Parts: sequence; structure tokens; C-alpha cells
Amino acid sequence: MARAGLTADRLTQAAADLADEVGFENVTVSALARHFGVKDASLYSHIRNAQDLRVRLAVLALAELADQVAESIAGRAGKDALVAFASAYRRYARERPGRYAAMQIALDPDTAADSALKHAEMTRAVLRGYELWEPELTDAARLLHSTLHGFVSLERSGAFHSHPRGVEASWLRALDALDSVLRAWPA
Amino acid sequence: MARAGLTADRLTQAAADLADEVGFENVTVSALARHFGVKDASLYSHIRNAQDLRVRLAVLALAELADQVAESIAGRAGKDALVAFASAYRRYARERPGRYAAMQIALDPDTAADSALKHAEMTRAVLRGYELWEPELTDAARLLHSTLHGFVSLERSGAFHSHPRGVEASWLRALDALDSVLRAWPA
DNA sequence: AGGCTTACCTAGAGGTCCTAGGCAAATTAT
DNA sequence: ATAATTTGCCTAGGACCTCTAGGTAAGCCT
Repeated sequence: MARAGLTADRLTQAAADLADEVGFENVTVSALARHFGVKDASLYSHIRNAQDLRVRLAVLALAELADQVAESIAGRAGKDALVAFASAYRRYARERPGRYAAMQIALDPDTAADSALKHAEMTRAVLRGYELWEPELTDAARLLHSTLHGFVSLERSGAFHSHPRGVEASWLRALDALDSVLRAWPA
Repeated sequence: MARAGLTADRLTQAAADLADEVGFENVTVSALARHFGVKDASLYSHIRNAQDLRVRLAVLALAELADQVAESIAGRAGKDALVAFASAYRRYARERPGRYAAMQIALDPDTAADSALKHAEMTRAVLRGYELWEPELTDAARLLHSTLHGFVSLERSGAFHSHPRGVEASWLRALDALDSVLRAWPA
């Protein structure tokens, strides 16, 4: 019988696509096996268990997002860079909802190290335009990350739908607010 | 045979405690039935299905948080109120991690209406000290909510642990930043 | 061609979700 | 107080998911 040619990477990629289609919580080993036309048990040669699959998916998403953000902020500085950063982040969450959800699982520091480093570097690149230094730089990076993640995840969960005010307008205002608070930070 | 005296409310309460102990994602109908010493099937007289249980848990958590926040901000105004609001929010996420996680599931507007209204009222109460009016009031409320939720959920997922800078210091700085941006908002 | 590695298989145990149908306990009506 | 009704909890069982053990055969290397 012909082999399907599975590898951990192909499984992770397919799992990511599946997550975007049916939701991260519905990514199961069984569903993934069905997608490749093989039996569940066959996947366990490539992944340790279901949690391992989820972690690989999260790492994939973190790396992808880092790439897209890096591309967005390249050649920009100051508020331009901030807006590019934020927009790339939000766009990823929109276009890849399953991958974005995967990113939210808690990863042990070792597993997340590579991605965490890249994300930290990019955040610092954006903040370079605001002339901040440690330890305030870290405080500002955490605030930036918090605001973006908070806004995007509340938007996705529908928390903003209860009010007619357009979400887009609030988003632009939030970016304005972030920009002005970063410029005034040295206080 | 003596009955266990189950009701939807008792199940939801127990599910909330279970969530705080073992994590929201590990709250199962089976585990809950075990806790009461009954069979799984018995719970389906009180809850429609597993998702219904999760929704009830989310609504319970939203109401509890609203109560605690209301108590915290009572009699305070301006930055005092802001800090009280934020601290109550963060404390709840810390002390009731399972309930906090439950709150994040997407609820249909009807189900969330009561809690959403109360939360909206309180947010507006805090912002009253900053003299904001619609539509900026909504923008500011969304930013406030985003920042708090973002910070708290990133803190919980361990995203801040990769850096030695104390999280507490960053938290205080974030509150300062929020306060100053709200004061300067009318721009 | 023979040997080795490994991709995928079957079989099966154990867990969760949920429905259908039944009995007995609690409640209400007489 | 007994009868009628409601309902809380039961058993049985199907569908799906996770994961292990052990086997067969496909593809690579010599």
C-alpha cells in the first residue's frame, strides 16, 4: 500500500490549516488522520501525543507571525512602525484564527525561547523610535503587547459587538493612545 | 436510594471550583459527576450538554467579577477608581484562574447581556472621573478593557516570565500610562 | 537480492459525550 | 393517607477521541 508520506512538519502544517477552518479546539489527532486518509495510530510515529501536536502548532504560528510582523515593520520607524506592527498582529489574528488561538497556550520557556526572542527583538525595534531604555523599555513592551493582545482577543470573542460604535474607530484611537503614551513615557 | 440533590446552580458552582483546581479545559461532565458520586447521564437532567455547562460557568464568573469590581470601586473616583478597578480584575484572574478562563469563551449577546451591561456600567463609572463622552467614551472603555485583559492574560500564560524585570513594576507603569492617556484623551 | 529502518497497519483498552428508556423518590392532588 | 404526577438518578449503549503494543510491508542501503 502506498505511503502517505507523513512527517511531523506536514502534520503540523495540516493541523494549522485545520485549526483555521474548524477552530483550534476541534483539532484532534483523529481528524488529522482522517485528512491524510490514515489511521489515528499512524500519527503517533511522528508526534508524541495530542498535546505535542498543539505545541508544535503554537510554535509554527508564533514563527509565522514573527515573520509577517518583521516584514511589516521593515523600513518604518516611530508611529509608522507602531501601526505596522499592530496591524500585522491584528491581521494575523483575523486571517488565521485557529493559529492565533494556538499561540495562546502556555508554552514552557524552552519551547518558546526562539519565538520569544524574535518577538522581543521586534518589539524593541518598534520602541527604538521612542527612545526608551531599560527597565522602562520592558514596561513599555509589556504594555504594547498587552494592549494589542487584549484588543484583538476581545474583538475575536465578540466583547465589542454589544455596542454600535465601530471597532475600527476604537482601534485607531487605541493606536493613537499607545503612540502618545510611548512618546510621553520618559516621565 | 438517597438523591444527591443536584441542581443546575449547584453543578455550576462545583464546576467553577473544579475549574480553579484543575483548569477550565479539564472541567468535564464526567469529572463533575464523579465529584457528586453520580453517573454522567444524571447531569443531563440539569444541563443541556457540556457546552451549556461551560456557558453557565462563564456567566457565573462574569457576575462574580462584576460584584467584586463594584465593591472595589465604590466610593472611589479618578485614578483611585481606575486602580481599584484594575486591581480587582487582576486579583480575580489570579485567585480564580479557572473562572477567569471560563469568562473568555464567546457568549452569544443574549446570554451575556446582563453581565455585559453591568460591566459596561462599571467601566463608565470609572471613566466618569475623566470627563469623556460618546463616542470617545466607548473607545476609552475598549482600550481600558483591552489593556487589563491583555496584561492579565499574558501574565497568566507566562509571556512575561522570560524577562527579569518585575511584573509588578510593569503593572504599575501600565496603570500610570492608562491614567495619563485617559486624562489627555479629549484631544 | 538481502537486510534494515520505519511508515503505516490492526487490535484493543480507557475516557468523554450524550440519548433512550426505566424505576423509585419526592411532591402534589384527592 | 393514599393515589397520581413529576422528576432525580439509574442502566445500557453508541459514537468519538487518545494512546499503546505488536505486526507487516514499503523504501533505502549495501
